[in-house]
Parts: sequence; structure tokens; C-alpha cells
Amino acid sequence: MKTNYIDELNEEQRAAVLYNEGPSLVIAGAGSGKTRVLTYKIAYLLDNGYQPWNILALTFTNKAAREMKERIARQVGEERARRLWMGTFHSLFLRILHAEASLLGFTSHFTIYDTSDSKNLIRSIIKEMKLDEKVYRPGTVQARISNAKNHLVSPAAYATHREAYECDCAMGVPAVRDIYSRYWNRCRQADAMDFDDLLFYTFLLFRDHSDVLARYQAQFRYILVDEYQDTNFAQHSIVLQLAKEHRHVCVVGDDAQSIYSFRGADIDNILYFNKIYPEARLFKLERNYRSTQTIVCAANSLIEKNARQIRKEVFSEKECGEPIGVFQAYSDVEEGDIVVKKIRELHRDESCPYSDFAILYRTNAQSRIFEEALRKQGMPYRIYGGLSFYQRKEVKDAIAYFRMAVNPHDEEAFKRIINYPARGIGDTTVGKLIVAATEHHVSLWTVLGNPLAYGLNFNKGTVGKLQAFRELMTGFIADAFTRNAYELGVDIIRLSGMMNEIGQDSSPENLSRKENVEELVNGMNDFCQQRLEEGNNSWLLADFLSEVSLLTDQDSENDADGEKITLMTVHSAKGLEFMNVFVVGMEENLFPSGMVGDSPRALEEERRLFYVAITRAKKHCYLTYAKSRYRYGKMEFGCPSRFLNDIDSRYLALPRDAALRRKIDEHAGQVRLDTNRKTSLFSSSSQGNNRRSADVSSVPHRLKPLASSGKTSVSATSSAGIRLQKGQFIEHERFGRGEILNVEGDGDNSKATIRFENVGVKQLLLRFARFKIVEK
DNA sequence: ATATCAACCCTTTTT
DNA sequence: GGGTTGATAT
Repeated sequence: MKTNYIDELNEEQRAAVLYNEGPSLVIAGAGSGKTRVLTYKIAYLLDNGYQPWNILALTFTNKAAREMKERIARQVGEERARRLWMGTFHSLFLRILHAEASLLGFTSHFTIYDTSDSKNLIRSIIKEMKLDEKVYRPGTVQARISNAKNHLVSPAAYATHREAYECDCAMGVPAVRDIYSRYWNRCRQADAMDFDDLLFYTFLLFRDHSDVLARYQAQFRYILVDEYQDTNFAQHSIVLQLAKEHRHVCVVGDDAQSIYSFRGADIDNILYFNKIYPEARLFKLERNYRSTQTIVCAANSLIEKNARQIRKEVFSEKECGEPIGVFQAYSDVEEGDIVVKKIRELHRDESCPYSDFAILYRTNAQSRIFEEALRKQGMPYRIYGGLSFYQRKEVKDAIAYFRMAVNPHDEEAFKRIINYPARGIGDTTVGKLIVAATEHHVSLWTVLGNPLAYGLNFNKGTVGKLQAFRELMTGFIADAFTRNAYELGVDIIRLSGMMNEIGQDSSPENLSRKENVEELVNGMNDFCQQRLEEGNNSWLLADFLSEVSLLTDQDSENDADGEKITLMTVHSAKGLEFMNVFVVGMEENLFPSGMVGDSPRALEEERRLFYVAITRAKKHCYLTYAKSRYRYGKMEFGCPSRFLNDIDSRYLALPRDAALRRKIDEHAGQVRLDTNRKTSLFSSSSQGNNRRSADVSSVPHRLKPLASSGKTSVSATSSAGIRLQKGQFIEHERFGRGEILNVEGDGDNSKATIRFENVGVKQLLLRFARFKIVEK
């Protein structure tokens, strides 16, 4: 399987792979084979004295990590690839934090609060402090706190941070520092960390425990970071902590694709990498293997308009290609029709499969129009983003039970389920519990254990109801660290009364809720099953939760069921490529977003976002805009985006309408380049970090059809007893067809190495694997 | 303690 | 346009 992979690289790529003596920065233009360099570099390191666990490879998404692991497995084998420390910052540091939690005053099974948990907690703190919710918007406050954490500013530091305080005062929210401090303590009380804490506490762990730091420094002898342009200060600092001694660090990224500053990402990390690591070698990958020359040139001419960047000359040696088509529509609906018509044309005339098409937009709200247009024509599509599976009410409810079984001190889970299903425990009672808990600095669960001891004298009825809830949960808690996630999960859903609640009537909404809960349960079954097969016995509820809490929509099994047109935001398209790309909604106030105001930095980020959009296209790229569209229920008239003007018109096929061309030109003067002013940490405008709420009912059910309840127990239907031989072919229930490469051990412990056609090489414990032997 | 209805904000992007 | 919140009534 091992090929002489070094020969497959071009000169620059090879140089980047082979240089491992000190820090290096690989600037990888769009489509320049970045992933290839990373995978080959890791394979090379493994071939040259590094053990898999010596390598820390940080990626932006779980999906990217998974795919890269698979590619590396093909070079060095599944077994070794699996032992790599490869994953997102959040998931790998979570692993470290689990192991070292006690040093930080947490248990090893602390909860992870998601964004909405954080916001709810902040909301209740604001209420408790009797502040005006209109002034102190939970979303805004959360963004401030998140920003502070991403800059490693603790509550204590924040309280004395003059600049931050002045900024808060200027925004009319001087109490943010008090909210922050309370929030911090409440999370600790609940044995919970939010997303940002996973980074912040990792930093603190390394800062305050030099022995621990030394241990991980010694282990991670080589550190690689993908998508470095999207790292924040905390991430940057942790990498620095780990790499400080050996300085074997390689960061890969493209400053032109830095698009996550709203989340704290700091493009300066990549722009000034050589200030931190003065001896760093710089490699530039400038040959684009993805797109036509026209697309590459158009993208270059666009990004040239940005001042803050590392200069590079991306070029393509593919065919010249067609100019980028620009279409105008009179309304958003017509825009949908135009795009759909064009897709049908290409599908018919050039026999492009539907999976070759992507419609990219700035905001999720735009998806609806295209969805409707496609549905009308009966064309297959898949929408990414929107309300994710794990954010649906019924799924969150179930997960809240799971969370509390694992960590009874979890305040947000407690509040969610104490009266769901209805048990007659109302807001007043819960309010009293919260006040008592906060006063005594203990968790809600602790107060529940003995309300009287905390000065709560409930009437008899209430005491009984609280008691019943406590006993229900005590049962789950007792099982949480012995029974497997699936079996316990099923019991919890049944015994908690959730299933009855949902199963009440068969209204369509309830039906869909039921399906979602069943889907969750099936997912837990798969999870346990997979762990068993791989001989990994981390199949507790706690293990399931820590895996699930860092998953996003993008990570869900992409069971490429057939060819479908892809609809997604430009952000989520990062790292992907399509034969044909439509970038829609090219209008002022939409793309660039109206939020940029007069900030040159923000405008440059929007321009980079547009750059990302265009460079997803391999062959055809189209830009569309509408003269009018519905927004907030009102008709609005817009004008073409100034970005249309940033692209050299040689590469565009503009609409013929002269008046429209003039309209585009009018905006030419508006582009102002950055003045190199560095925005301060705390003065950037806050982003109301409201979780968007898409219309669930309109999102087609993208989840796998329910496996009917045939699976009752995790270990019930394995294929034990079947004798396997090298060279045979099998059909695995989940992984599909594969060839047996090797079989070791015998009886209960026999283990097979199998190369699957779709998912690569895997090792499975035959005792648990579910498959059948098939003909070649 | 729940159900219903009217204001109300809102739409940037997500690990 | 639509989903969430807050005030009412039962």
C-alpha cells in the first residue's frame, strides 16, 4: 500500500514536507494541495522516527480530521493512524482536560455547555442581578465573555482591565464584568465548561502546572496546525506553550481565507507568525490544481484589493475556462428560478451529475428560496446548516437527562428537565432552589438533596414532587458509570416519562419528535456497537456525551445517498470543492453583510469570504444578485455588490443591461483599503451571537431512515462463530463491502483487518462485528 | 401551572 | 416572515 509518495509532490510541496528541523509556515493558496502536504508530512514523520502519539495535529473540524486520518491510514496503516493525536482543538484538549480535570477543580466527567446553555445561564444571572434584559442582551453579554476568554482574560483580569471596562461603559453595559465573574463561578459550581473554557482551561493548566506542561511537551514532539488563519489568541498561545522548547511546529493556512474573526480568530496569527518564530521557514504553495485559469485569475484580482495579506501568485495550468457568469434577477424568487434553470441546463447538456453543483449564500435565511425553486422542479438537493439535530427540543431534552445522570450538578440540564415532562414543579420552586444554591455556593442538585438544610421550607406537596424527581435521577446516576450508553439511554427515555409525553398523540410534530428521539437512540446504539467492535470499552454515557457535544452538523455522516445539489453558506463551504458553483445574493448589505459598517477590517474579511466562495469552483462559477428581495417580511430594494466590481471585468460575463452596469460602477469608489490600524481586543463591535433558528419543518429530513427496532441489545446480534479467511469479502452492516486483509487471534478475541471500499482499512473484533460473507 | 395571543426582535457567519 | 417572549385568562 505504501507508495513513494514523495514523488507525487511538486517542488514546493516536497520542500514543505521534508523540512522538519524548526518552525515552518506553509501558505497554501486555494486548491494547492494543502491536505496532501499535511498528510504526506505526517506520513513522512512517521517513517522517520516519530511515533503516532508524538504528533499533535490540530484541525478546524472533526470531519477534516477524520478524512485526513483516513488518508494517512492508507499510507501507514489503520493501527498507527488511529494513535495519532489528530482532531479539533476543542476535542483534543477536552481529552487532556478530562485526564487532568482534578488539577483545575473539575471532575473528570464535567459537562460541556453549548452556546445556548451559556446564554441561558447568562440570562438567569442577568435576571438574578435585576438588570434590564433589554440593555443586557444575553447574546451580547455572551459574546463579550467569549471574547474575553478567547483572549485569555479571566474574570479577575477583566475586572481590572481598564480598556474592557471603558468599552463596556461606552456600550452601556458596565456590569458585564460582574456577570462574567458570576458566570464563571456558576459554571464551576455546575462542574461545567463552555466551549471557550476548553481552550482557556487548557491554557491555565499548562501555565500553572509546569510538570503537566512538561509531560505534554515531551509527548507532542511535533505539532501541526491546519487552517491556522482561523485560530484565535488562546489557540495560538497553547500551541506556543507546547512548542516552546522543541519548536517543531508547522502551521498551514491561507491568510486569504481567514473568515472567522467573529469567533475570535485573529488573522494576525498567520500574518505575524514570523514575529513569534523568527527562525521560521516560509513555504508558499501557489499552484492551484482545482480551478480553471479564469477562476483563479478572477479570484486573484479580487483578493488584490485587500491590503492585509501575504502576497502570493496563485496560478493554474488547467484549461482557460469560461468567464464567470453574472446574472441579475428582479426578485429573490426569480434569482432562484435562474439558478435552477441554469443547473438543469448544465445537467442536461453537459451531463453534470447533481452532486457537482453547489449554491452558496451569505446567510442561511437565503436557502429557503432555492429550496422552494428546486422542490418545484423536483430536483434533488441537500441543505447543510440550519438547526442541527442536537439542537432540536426533544433531543436536547433527552440529552439533558443524560447529562444530569453523568453530572448531577449540571445546572442547565437540571433546569431543563426538572419539570419536563410536567411534574408540577414550577418556576417559583425552581427560583427558590436557584437562590438558595447561589447563596450557599452549591449546585441545585445539592440543594435538592436537603432543601431544609438550605433554608427552604416547601409545603408537603412540593417536597414530595422534588423527592420523586430526586429518586428518579438517583437511579440513573447510579447506573451512569456501569451500564452502556445505549441501554441506559433507552431506560432513561422511558422511565423519565419522555416517551409517554411524545407518544401521546400522533400529530405530525409528535411523530417527527419521536423519530428524532429514536434516531438519537439508534445513534447511541451505533456508538456502543462501534466501540465494542474496535475493542474500545469507552461506551459509557459520559463517553457518548463528550463525543456528541463537540459534533456539528457538518460532521454528521455524509451518507452520499445519491446525487444532490448542495446548498450551504459560504462559511461551511470552506475546504470543499464543486465542479459548478453559484454564489447568490451578490448585493450590498447582504454580501458584503450590512454589519461591516465602515470597518475596513470587516470589509476585508467579507472580501476574503467571497474569495473562498469563488475558489470552490473547479469549472463553472456564476454570480447572481436580485434587485429586490424579501427581508424581515418586507420587500427591500438592493443594488449589486461592490465585490462584483473588485473582479477584473476581463473574467466576467456581465449582464447586458447598461443601466445595471452603471449601477455596479457607482460603487467602485466605495472601496477603501485598510489603513493598517490595528483594532483593539475589546473595541470590536459585539456580535449578538444569537443562535439562528431555521424553520425545522421545511428542512427535509436529512437523517438516515430509522432502523426499525430490531436492534435491542448492543451485543445481541454479532456475527460470532463465523470463520474468516484472508481474501474473503464481507458485507458489514455499517461499513459496507470490504476485503479481509488479515485475521489474528482466535475464538472470542480474533480480530480482522478489513479494507472497506468506502471507509478504508479498519480493524474489528469479530466477536462484535456484524457482517456477512459475500461473493467477490 | 398551563394555554393562548399579541408584541417583538430579528438575520451574519459556528468550533 | 417567523419564532420567541411576555402578558393575560383559565
